[in-house]
Amino acid sequence: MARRYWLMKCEPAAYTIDDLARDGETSWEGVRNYQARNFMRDEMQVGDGVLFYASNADPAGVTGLAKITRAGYPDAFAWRKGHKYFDPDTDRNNPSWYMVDIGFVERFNGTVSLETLKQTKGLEQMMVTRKGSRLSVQPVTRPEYDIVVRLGRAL
DNA sequence: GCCAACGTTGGC
DNA sequence: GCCAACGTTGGC
Repeated sequence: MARRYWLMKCEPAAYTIDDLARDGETSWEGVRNYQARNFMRDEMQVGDGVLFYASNADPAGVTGLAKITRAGYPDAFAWRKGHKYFDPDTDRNNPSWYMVDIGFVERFNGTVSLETLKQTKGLEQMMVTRKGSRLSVQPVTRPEYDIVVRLGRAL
């Protein structure tokens, strides 16, 4: 399958591109939305490109690049009682939730802000630029990915 | 911290 | 299966 591209959101209070640069690789557990789950479980492949997006940040926007280093596998945190990602309803034999691993690729010299994304020609269709788009894992097209990379490297 | 937009839940 | 109530997300 051809390489695909994604945008993944995270609040800086939880994890940043600097954390990923330090760690090299991290697991992406805790996604509790079915649409996002489906992307991780069914569509993400090792090598896919990721725009790392800081939400609830000042400014919010893309702070760097990552890549998928492990395709979808069951999110075991859902079975860890007392953990914030614990989900009493998920069955061990039929996991509700999936996660992936991502690896560090590149840290931008700043943030490609949501404002910039909204104003950039060619990104009008990007989910994240649409009002009320809360999905934390979103597909991105190759041209959109390339445009954002160019913007990020120009910072 | 506010609040609009959205997804999920649950009563009927 | 509808839809109101509720909880969460996320920009500002």
